[in-house]
Amino acid sequence: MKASTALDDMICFQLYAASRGMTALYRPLLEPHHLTYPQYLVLRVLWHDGPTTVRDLGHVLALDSGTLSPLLKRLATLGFVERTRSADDERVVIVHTTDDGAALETQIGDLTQQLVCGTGLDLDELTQLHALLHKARTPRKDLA
Amino acid sequence: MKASTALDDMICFQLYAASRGMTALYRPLLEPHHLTYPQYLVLRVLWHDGPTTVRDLGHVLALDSGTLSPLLKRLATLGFVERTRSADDERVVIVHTTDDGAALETQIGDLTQQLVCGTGLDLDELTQLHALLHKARTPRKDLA
DNA sequence: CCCAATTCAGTTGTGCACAACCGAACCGTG
DNA sequence: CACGGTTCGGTTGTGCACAACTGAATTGGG
Repeated sequence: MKASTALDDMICFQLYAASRGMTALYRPLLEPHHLTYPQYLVLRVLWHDGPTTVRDLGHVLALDSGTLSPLLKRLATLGFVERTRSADDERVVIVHTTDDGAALETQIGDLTQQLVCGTGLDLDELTQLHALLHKARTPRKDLA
Repeated sequence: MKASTALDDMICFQLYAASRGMTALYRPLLEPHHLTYPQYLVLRVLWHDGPTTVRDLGHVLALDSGTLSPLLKRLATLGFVERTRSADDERVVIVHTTDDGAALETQIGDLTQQLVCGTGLDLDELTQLHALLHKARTPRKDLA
């Protein structure tokens, strides 16, 4: 549709468009549960790791408190998570799922099948893509 | 840092994080020109294709008018683009760069070198990544 | 013990994304 | 010409992202 002008920009644009496209694939699957894609990511961390501090959520998801604080407030309003102050350190807020939030894990089930199909890639290609993205993302830590 | 729970989500999260990481690499390079990354993408299209309708910008960038309208207004406020109604069809708005906007193309120069280094990938890997992203993104058209 | 530096979550302000909707301009057919 | 349907750009409302900042809690050095 559009001729390439420079490789770097094509890569970055593809990454940018692919990311939005992927969340667009999730949207209709998450909407019935009133979840957005970033909210779903937070829940995945909580399902996998159990109660987690806001700080650790930020590290795992590479998001800062300016993004997470209102997002967690919305998840709390939905009744999927609760926030409690740590007894050890009053600055720390520990986020944990409610019963409803935990129940979502089984209700949502495996979006895997539907989404892998949505990408049009086979498993080998997905594995390759994963490796490249991981490698591309790793060196960022040195800059942060 | 965090064990994988399912391939699909890791792919989607990697894509999501890599996209944000990439725009973070652009940010300090574009900030001196008061540009954001999406604004830079719009300018690239205009530099490459010349005067373009809002509709065509939306098709090329996969963005709708709800995103482009205010973005173009900000680019116009910065003095980099102007909008004119088409004489043939009064509904159509044609976007074109001003002299300042056109001059930016040479001022910004090649971000290529700096950014390819920022990714930590070599050229082969970038080419491979580009191909996978393109393939993953193509089938979306059927769904839209 | 005291205080300067640091850590932590939260708030504010700006700018995307995107759904839903709007009104003007065009188009086709009768 | 009239009019139903479509196309186009724009607006509104919600929810991320992120920089910059705030203030409370903690920590370490003197």
